[in-house]
Amino acid sequence: MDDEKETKKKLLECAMNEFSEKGYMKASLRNICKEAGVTTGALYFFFKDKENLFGSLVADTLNGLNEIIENHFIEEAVATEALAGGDMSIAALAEAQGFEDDMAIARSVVRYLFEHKEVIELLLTKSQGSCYEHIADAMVDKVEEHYTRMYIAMKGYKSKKELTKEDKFIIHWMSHDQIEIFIHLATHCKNVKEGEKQMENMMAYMIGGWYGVINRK
Amino acid sequence: MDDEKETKKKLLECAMNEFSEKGYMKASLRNICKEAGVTTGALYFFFKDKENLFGSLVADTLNGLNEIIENHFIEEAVATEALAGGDMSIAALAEAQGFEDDMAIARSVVRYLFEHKEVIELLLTKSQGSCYEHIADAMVDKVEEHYTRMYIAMKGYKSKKELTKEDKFIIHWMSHDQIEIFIHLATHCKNVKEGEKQMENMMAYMIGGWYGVINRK
Amino acid sequence: MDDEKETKKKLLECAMNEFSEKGYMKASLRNICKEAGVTTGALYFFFKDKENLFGSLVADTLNGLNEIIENHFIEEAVATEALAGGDMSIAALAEAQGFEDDMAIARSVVRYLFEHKEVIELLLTKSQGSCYEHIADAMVDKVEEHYTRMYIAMKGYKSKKELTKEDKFIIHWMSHDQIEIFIHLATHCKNVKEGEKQMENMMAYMIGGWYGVINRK
Amino acid sequence: MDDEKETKKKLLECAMNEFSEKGYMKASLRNICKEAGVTTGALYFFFKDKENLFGSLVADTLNGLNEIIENHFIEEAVATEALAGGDMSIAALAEAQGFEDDMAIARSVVRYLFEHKEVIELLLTKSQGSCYEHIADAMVDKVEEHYTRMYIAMKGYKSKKELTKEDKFIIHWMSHDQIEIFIHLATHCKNVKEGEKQMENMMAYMIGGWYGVINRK
DNA sequence: GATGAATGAGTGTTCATTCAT
DNA sequence: AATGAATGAACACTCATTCAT
Repeated sequence: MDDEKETKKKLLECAMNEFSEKGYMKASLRNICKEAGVTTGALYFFFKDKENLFGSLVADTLNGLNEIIENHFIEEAVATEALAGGDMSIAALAEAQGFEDDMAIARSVVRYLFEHKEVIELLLTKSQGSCYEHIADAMVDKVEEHYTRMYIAMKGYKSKKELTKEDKFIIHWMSHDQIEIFIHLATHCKNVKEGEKQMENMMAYMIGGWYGVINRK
Repeated sequence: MDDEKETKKKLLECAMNEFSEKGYMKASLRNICKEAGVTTGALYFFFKDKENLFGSLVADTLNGLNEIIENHFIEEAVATEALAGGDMSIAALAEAQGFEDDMAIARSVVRYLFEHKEVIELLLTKSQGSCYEHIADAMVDKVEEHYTRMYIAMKGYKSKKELTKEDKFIIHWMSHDQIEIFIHLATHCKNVKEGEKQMENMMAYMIGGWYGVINRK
Repeated sequence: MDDEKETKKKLLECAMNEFSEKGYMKASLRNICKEAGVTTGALYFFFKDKENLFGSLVADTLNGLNEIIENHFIEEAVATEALAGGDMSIAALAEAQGFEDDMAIARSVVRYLFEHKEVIELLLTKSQGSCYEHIADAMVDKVEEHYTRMYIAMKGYKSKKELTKEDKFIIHWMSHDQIEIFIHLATHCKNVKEGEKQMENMMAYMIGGWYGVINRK
Repeated sequence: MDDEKETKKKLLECAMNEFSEKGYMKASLRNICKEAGVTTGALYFFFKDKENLFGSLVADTLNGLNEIIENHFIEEAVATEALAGGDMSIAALAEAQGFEDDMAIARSVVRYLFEHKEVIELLLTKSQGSCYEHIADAMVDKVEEHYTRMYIAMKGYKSKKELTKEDKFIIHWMSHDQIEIFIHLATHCKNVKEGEKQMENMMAYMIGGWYGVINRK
């Protein structure tokens, strides 16, 4: 399982470099092979095509990420079920939400991001032109489901049906922004430690934003 | 006399379509010309090269946008100079900040976005590979200057020197997010009216976020 | 006659620069027009095509040069009729040949070259691709006629028929080299004065060469 | 096993024809491929670009030529070290210089030229626009070093410092002319035998020229 | 006299991909 | 498991030239 062939390994390594440098579209298979010291035929023995090569680089990490995101936000959703929104101060809200617990979870997400930093960056910022170019959107969708439940809970709605068009719009935005936060951390912090520290401010921003929205008259 | 020649017009029109469909990199000049019913030579009579063709599509709008952004955020900065951050409720803060006035300005930005919706989308989501690919970052930088001043005022700092690494990081994020808000509005709302309405929630989110950050202990 | 139209003048001037910089083939009419501040149509009003434009630049000078060369070498031929080759020292030969007179004529050629230096260089070193690319060969042919007579005289032949294949070959070479001398002077000396001075050594070389050939056993 | 693949061979062959016919600049890669019966991609499999294709045609021959020229002129320089110039007759000089020995060497140069006649012609008369366009000049420079030493010896100078501007000019010319002699032989004789025969007259011319210069008062 | 517009064929070069061996 | 060879379509771009106005 871990005895991946030498050549395949080298190819993946060089593909990583090429895609990271130039992005999916501008990356040249010819170049990857040259760098790896093999011919294009070898590449096509291991990988179906350009897309598949890119996929081989990111698939595992992407799956892991999807799992984590789902788990994270399921837990968060559950945790916040409790707090129907009132007019509390941010400090109070943070407490009510079990901020400390939540942070622990978010930290585990961030930790994952940095464990796979290179691939995550590839996936989120260098995939334009591949079938992964809208992957962030897919993640947004996943987050959105859970945020919808959370939003309903905080608004004190009885059912999904009470959601207005405006509710849905802002939920989508906040889901989108949650993903943007992760992307931003992964691309702007140089290691986990920094990532975790900066994340705290980012989460404060996000939570503040949520209550800004929830408490709007 | 008609200001722009038939052919040039047609060329710009077809270029708009091609770039919007495929993005800058994948767009084919050959294709644009074929669609416009002229030879490539004709295109090169009107435009220096691919970049210049793209530029002709977006330059005016971009300039206008830059102006508006600068004006918008200068005014906002001035408006908020007054309110050194305390521990107020969001409602109180919104009032203190002159939320209503600010909205008026933001609305004018949004109105501009929708007046040039097509081009704005082109510029912000289809320019990869052209010299405009980092245009959003450039706009972030502009916003960041003003947000830095605003942050200092709200934090009650005496000078820029008091800004920690974490302060700078979150300021950059919030600047980035402001631009994201505009992009999101331009790409997710179908007209000005909807844009202006959704913007109000987005601004509530943003202001909430700011105070979430400012009031963190 | 001298009131050549402004535009035509400007065009010729810019063509001169372009051809001199890039040579005939790489020169771009588009570029010439741009530099002259007119459109290609204007160029085609004055000149039939690229070749004709180049021709307009060099025709007069070329005619003058042809005249001079003919005259020069007719006179030289006549002057040397007298000296059937013996086994004299170079000094003696120079005298016998009326070296001083000859120099005077050659000087007038060189003077002409430098009066039209720019065009001469254009013609002799930048015309590849045009119909003038073998112009030097044409000049060689002219010189060759006269050198043939001179050679016959010096060898003491009774008629052209005595010329062997080897005689003809070396005559052709020496004619070729005479032209090369002029090209070399025109391209390596910065003004008439230097040209005339260096020419003296060159002629000594040439005359020495002739006698090297003539006196070979 | 056959050392060079069919296609590559064919490509080189057709390239040879195209370059010889039209010169480097006007030669069309498309045409070469069409003639060879392959697609442009095939050409680019074997050759990096147009220049490299041309280079593949001439590189070996050029290296060989450079070697020969260096060897030839080193030997010649050594051979003439002995004869500080007096006022001898050409016949005497030729003897003193060991004319016969020298001829043997020159003959070997000429033999090389004819062994690679086609390529030599390509290199010296069809390379304009490629990186080889000034190759003759480079060869002149090499010859010039040796001729400078020879000139100093014949003039009886003690050091390089005694060389005047005029000395340098004529040395450069004579170096240039030596190369011209080779070009002329390669382009005007149809085989080695003729080349070697004509070369003898050419060398007589050259040596005569040298003494014409050296013995000038 | 000159413009502005347009042609159409051409350039060298790059690409992902295929396949017999 | 991998090579070496080749395809064929595409690319952005440049050129000399033409012609109605």
